Amino acid sequence: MNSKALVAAAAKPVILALLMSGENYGYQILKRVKQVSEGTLDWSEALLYPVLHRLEKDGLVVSQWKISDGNRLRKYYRLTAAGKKELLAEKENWLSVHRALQILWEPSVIKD
Amino acid sequence: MNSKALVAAAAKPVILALLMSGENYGYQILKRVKQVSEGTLDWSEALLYPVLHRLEKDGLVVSQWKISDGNRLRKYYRLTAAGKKELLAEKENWLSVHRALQILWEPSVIKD
DNA sequence: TTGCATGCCTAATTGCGTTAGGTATTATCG
DNA sequence: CGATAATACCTAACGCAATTAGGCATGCAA
Repeated sequence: MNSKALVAAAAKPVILALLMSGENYGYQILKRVKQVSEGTLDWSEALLYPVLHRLEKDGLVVSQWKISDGNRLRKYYRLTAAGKKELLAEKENWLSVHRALQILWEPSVIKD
Repeated sequence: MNSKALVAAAAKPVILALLMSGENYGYQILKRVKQVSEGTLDWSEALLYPVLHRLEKDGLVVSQWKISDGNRLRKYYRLTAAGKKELLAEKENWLSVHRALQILWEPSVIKD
């Protein structure tokens, strides 16, 4: 999937929504997003990490280093209350645009 | 609606989809978009015109000056064959992301 | 021991939305 | 008649953020 703007628009809501089902870390988020989108969203790490840092700076997520699987060092992110609230707002924004697109996609739009 | 990235992602598919129902000019496009989105998408002219110019440069639309309503000078845009093709691609991209979001929005996602 | 997967990160470039203007004509209202 | 809003087009400068292109470290398989 090529559209740069769409990737940008999807990043925040996708990450927030994904973290809704529990804390997660960067590398795993990349794989989950690719899986859930059936390969459509195949983010680079250089896309994801700055977004995560920005979300944290904005107080929407918090991070915590943990050692899992014996000895793997990972930085886990989880949603804050503000993050959950923001997720709802993002969802509404997305759905508003989606509704508009659905109307325009209908072949028989009566003009005026 | 505030999200800059979402505005950017919506602009191209919205304009192409809108032109699918016939040629149109900038100022009217602004009003149609606002109307169809129920005020959610309230674009500035400074957003729209550069996008239209870009679409034309990319061969997705062509423009033509016309005098309508007696004496109003307007620049009408209409889709090219490439534009119609691009619209379908944009639509597929959007729907792919939408499907992924829908999955993530479901409250009970079984992790792995 | 060479490569691939896992796991994190950042700097420079570039594209583009926003802010903030500009110009010109026509319609409306006091 | 004069002012203001609506119609209709446009661009320059700023700033944010995705992409390109790297870097570093560990573990495992061929």
